[in-house]
Amino acid sequence: MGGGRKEIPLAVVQRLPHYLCYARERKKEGLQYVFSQEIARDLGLTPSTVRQDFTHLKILGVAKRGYDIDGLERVFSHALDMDKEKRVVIVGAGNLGRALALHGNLGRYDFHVRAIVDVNPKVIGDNIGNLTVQSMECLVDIVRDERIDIGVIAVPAPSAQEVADRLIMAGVRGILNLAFTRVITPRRVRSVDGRIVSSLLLLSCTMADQSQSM
Amino acid sequence: MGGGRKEIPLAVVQRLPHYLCYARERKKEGLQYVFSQEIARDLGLTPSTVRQDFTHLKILGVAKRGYDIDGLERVFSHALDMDKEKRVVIVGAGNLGRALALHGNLGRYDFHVRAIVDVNPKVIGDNIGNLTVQSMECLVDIVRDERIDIGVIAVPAPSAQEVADRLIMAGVRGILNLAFTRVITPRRVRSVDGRIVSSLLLLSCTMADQSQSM
DNA sequence: TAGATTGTTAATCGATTAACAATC
DNA sequence: TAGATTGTTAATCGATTAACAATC
Repeated sequence: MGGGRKEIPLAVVQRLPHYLCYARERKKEGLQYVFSQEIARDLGLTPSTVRQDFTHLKILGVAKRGYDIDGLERVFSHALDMDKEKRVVIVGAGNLGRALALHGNLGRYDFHVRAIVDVNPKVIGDNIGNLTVQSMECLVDIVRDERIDIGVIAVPAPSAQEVADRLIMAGVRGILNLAFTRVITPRRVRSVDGRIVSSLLLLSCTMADQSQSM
Repeated sequence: MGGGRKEIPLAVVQRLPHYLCYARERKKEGLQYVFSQEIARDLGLTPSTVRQDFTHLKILGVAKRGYDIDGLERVFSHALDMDKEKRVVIVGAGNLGRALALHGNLGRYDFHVRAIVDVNPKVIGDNIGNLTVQSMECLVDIVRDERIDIGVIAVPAPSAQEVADRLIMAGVRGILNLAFTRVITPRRVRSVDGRIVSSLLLLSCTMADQSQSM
């Protein structure tokens, strides 16, 4: 008696953000239907994979017409739990925290940044968009009062674990760690690393592979 | 007659940055040896996977003593091509670009940020660390003269593809796209997305899974 | 020595791809 | 209708885990 959506394979879930983003792009172009073949080409998959994925998501298309883009967007959003609004606090009002608060486009994906905090007295009180930087001391109250779900770590690496511990204590359910280090969380608090350095390393390493095969 | 390192499975390569980071952490603690079991516990893997990965990397340990941490660091660095210095240009001198240039710790992984450019005349001439923001017009010259390998896109989503095109024209071999959208590159130019929104979506989605199973 | 850990082979698992009948 | 595309089943592929002899 599973929860229904639970059975979607991990590999499919990981492709969901790309599918969603793609559906929105094509929709903006005014398109109404897409073929699995087009999706595959544009996202670097095979048509088989796309159709197989859609089967898991119970998405139905029409032969020779393809898949309804509005429908796709709806299913992807739902599968990604975007129906529920997610409340976010950003820890760290440096460049990274500001970038995310101002240009992160988080609203487009139903993430609501409710507060931004920092330890540095010099930046407390700064206005960032329509938020005011608050003291780190307020974190517990903020998480409780604003019913925060997710904490984003946007502080230098050495403080990352301490921030994570405080977020966990404060009661968040998930952590996005943008610091360039690993943080340890208890099992009940999910944590995802957005480590830019990892991406760069993988990039440079596959670039090397490429030059080898030429 | 393969290039030697080429045969490492993708799954292993993707774990390399984590292994490397972990080795450095333990080294800083003054540790000299680790067991596959410890690594597995701390990185969320099984000891089997760790030992299997090490076999691919031709890493040898000693029964009952474990793996030499200095040796590990050396192998991981080498496998990630960190021997070669990688030259980077950052496009976009907004908060995100600044954050990366100032606090990205890229030097620790042999990435050298040689230049940062922007279209906005207001920020051209700004000093960021020991770099001065240059005009976007200079991109081609910079890539050629500084022998840039990698371009980092740190501009708002709507300009991302245009920036990618200019980087490709200028001759970079790899692109790290930090904009919140997808960019299209020809096959010869590798591209990796650092999309924070994707991470957030996956995080919130697995959080939901968690609450279901409680 | 006894017990623990490695390195590697074999078994399992899951994800991708191929193939094809059903459908438009 | 003929040709193209879907939905799904079966085959392939690759990655993870289990198991165990060799080693310390």
